Amino acid sequence: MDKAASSRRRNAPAKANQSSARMSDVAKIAGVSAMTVSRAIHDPKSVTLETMNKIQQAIAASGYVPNRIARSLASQHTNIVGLVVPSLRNSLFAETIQGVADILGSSFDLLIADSGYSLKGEEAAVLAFLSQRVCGIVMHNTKHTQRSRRMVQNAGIPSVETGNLLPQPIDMSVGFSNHDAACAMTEYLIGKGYRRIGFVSLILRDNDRASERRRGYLTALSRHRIKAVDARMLEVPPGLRSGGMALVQLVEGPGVDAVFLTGDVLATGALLEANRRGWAVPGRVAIAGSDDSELQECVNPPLTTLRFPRYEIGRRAAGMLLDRLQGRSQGAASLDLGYEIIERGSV
Amino acid sequence: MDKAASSRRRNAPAKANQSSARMSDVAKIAGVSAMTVSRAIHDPKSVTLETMNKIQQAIAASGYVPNRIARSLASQHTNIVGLVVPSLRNSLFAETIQGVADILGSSFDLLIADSGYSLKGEEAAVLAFLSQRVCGIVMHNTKHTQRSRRMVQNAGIPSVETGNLLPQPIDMSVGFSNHDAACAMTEYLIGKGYRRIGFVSLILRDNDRASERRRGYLTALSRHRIKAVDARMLEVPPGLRSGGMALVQLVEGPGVDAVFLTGDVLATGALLEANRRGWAVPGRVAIAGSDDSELQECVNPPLTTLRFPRYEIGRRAAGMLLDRLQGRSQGAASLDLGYEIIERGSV
DNA sequence: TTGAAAGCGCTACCAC
DNA sequence: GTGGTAGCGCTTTCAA
Repeated sequence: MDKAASSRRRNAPAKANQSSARMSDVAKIAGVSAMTVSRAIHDPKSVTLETMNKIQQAIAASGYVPNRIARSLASQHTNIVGLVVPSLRNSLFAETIQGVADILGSSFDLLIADSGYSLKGEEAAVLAFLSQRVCGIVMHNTKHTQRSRRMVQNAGIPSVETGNLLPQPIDMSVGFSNHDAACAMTEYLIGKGYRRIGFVSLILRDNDRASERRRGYLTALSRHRIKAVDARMLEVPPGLRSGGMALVQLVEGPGVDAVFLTGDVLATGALLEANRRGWAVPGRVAIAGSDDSELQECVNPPLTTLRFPRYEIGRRAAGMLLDRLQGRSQGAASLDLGYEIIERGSV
Repeated sequence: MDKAASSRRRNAPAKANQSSARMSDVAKIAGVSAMTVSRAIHDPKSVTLETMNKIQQAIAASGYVPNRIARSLASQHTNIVGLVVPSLRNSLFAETIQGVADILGSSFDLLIADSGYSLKGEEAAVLAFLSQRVCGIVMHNTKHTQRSRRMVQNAGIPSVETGNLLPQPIDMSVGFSNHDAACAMTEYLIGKGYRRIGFVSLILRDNDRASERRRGYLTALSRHRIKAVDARMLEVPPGLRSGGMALVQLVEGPGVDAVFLTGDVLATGALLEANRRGWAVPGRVAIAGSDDSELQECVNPPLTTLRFPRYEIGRRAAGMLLDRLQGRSQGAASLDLGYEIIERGSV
């Protein structure tokens, strides 16, 4: 065992915690000062080749792992980005998470928390992030508690809200208009001749995305002088089966000729249920979904859906954050990445 | 603006970064020492009610957000757990991630990195985590570079490997035997009378899970004196379509009476492709999958699959970590959470 | 190119 | 129950 790693730690705890060598240990081995080691690590060309070699050997010999905690405290900034999502197991958010992670790469670490779809949960995550002194924050939500907003603003760090685009972001935002997208899809259905159009979404409470989509649906109806019928609008829990049940309820209850199911895999569940019952799609009922994925394309008939650039949203969000952190941009910015209607066979 | 928050910061940067008050600011406002503020925050009952009230007011007045960086440096431990997964957008790993997050709750923060399915990627993540001085590590993988293993061992922190159970974990492990599960499913197919059984998995290279499953398939065949046929074993990329193509290749090529597709949504893709072609399942071909989810249950016919307790694995992994961190347990431990064969209509 | 000194904001430790 | 002192391991700043 190398002596540099063993002859230290003023108050070595009883447990056999072989915590790593410190920078000063490396310096001692290399015969230089700690400052020089620091420079060698963070600005290699500020050090002679010879010094560099000695230091690299010393690092290898001692198994030194730089201590970012100390670095952060001394330099007064971290390389940690905080990300809050409503849920970690939802594949839609997962796309965005991956987008963020891919852009942050190896130069930033990613602290992730889920809000459990609650504003209070988001607030708790934000507080934890600020406590860790993250250098930037991404929130997959544009609705927040007042305290969350205030904390993020006062923290003096860049933030990006993703998802439903709102007029007054805290700082930067990337996303699309759920209202416009849902309105467009509803008008698409109307254009195809459907008039008795059902609308299914997740529970609206605390869910700005679902609320906005319902609003878009209503906008489209009203534009075309179609009366909104309460019985044709459902709020349901997430899940395939849930979508299937909603479809059956709308078809066998109020009677609809088309259903637009937004959120999660509701539409896919509806289509699979129609398959199971032998209902012609379209014919007995047309089905439109949102949140396109490979699955929507592989079912029979393939689903007509809205597509949102979720992965790209993550990438752009992280990109905007980095631009600010690295001084390539300043000030607020809002980016609308839009939506697409993917026309397939279910309408 | 409160003066405590404005009359400080020796070298205030030019940019309008309103970084937060320090503990000593709070102490000054409350008329106590910094130590007392520290105690009030972390051990409320060690302080009189009166002192507590003054401090809470001071915190509110100054907008103080505790600095965990400083706390970590001084106390020599963090409340950050590191988690490496092969991918963030894969819903299977997402289950485990959510399980970990749910157990860590609000007392620990979660640093997440994806390895991009590469051992070198995992190594980079591990190094970053150790640099952040995480207090524990969870790795969704049981195959590592030698350097990864060594670093984790030397870090002197608890670690949990999840997924494919191996005889020599670094520290603790939770998961199941991919070999046994795949072997059991193959024997199940054999028991149903199938003899020309195809096997489809993701690319084996660097993927211990896929390799182990292939090995399990071969074990089952050999136990029943069935000759393994290379042409019946496929390695394919992930994805629904990929599964569909594999099915077609095996049915129209070497000719099989059953196919066992392991990994991701391969089996679902195969079933949907069979639907599209009007192939009877079973009949023309039986299909067995792995990684059960609601989707497998909603397709037609519902898929017979292996089920792994992925969410529970995350919970138990985090639980074991916490038990160690909070002194409720010591030493290595390995937990086999097993698998289930879910019998449905596709075999 | 290198080094010495002085903190970063907090907690461990000991005294009161 | 409370406070003073001395660091935690690094970087900033300035001097050599």
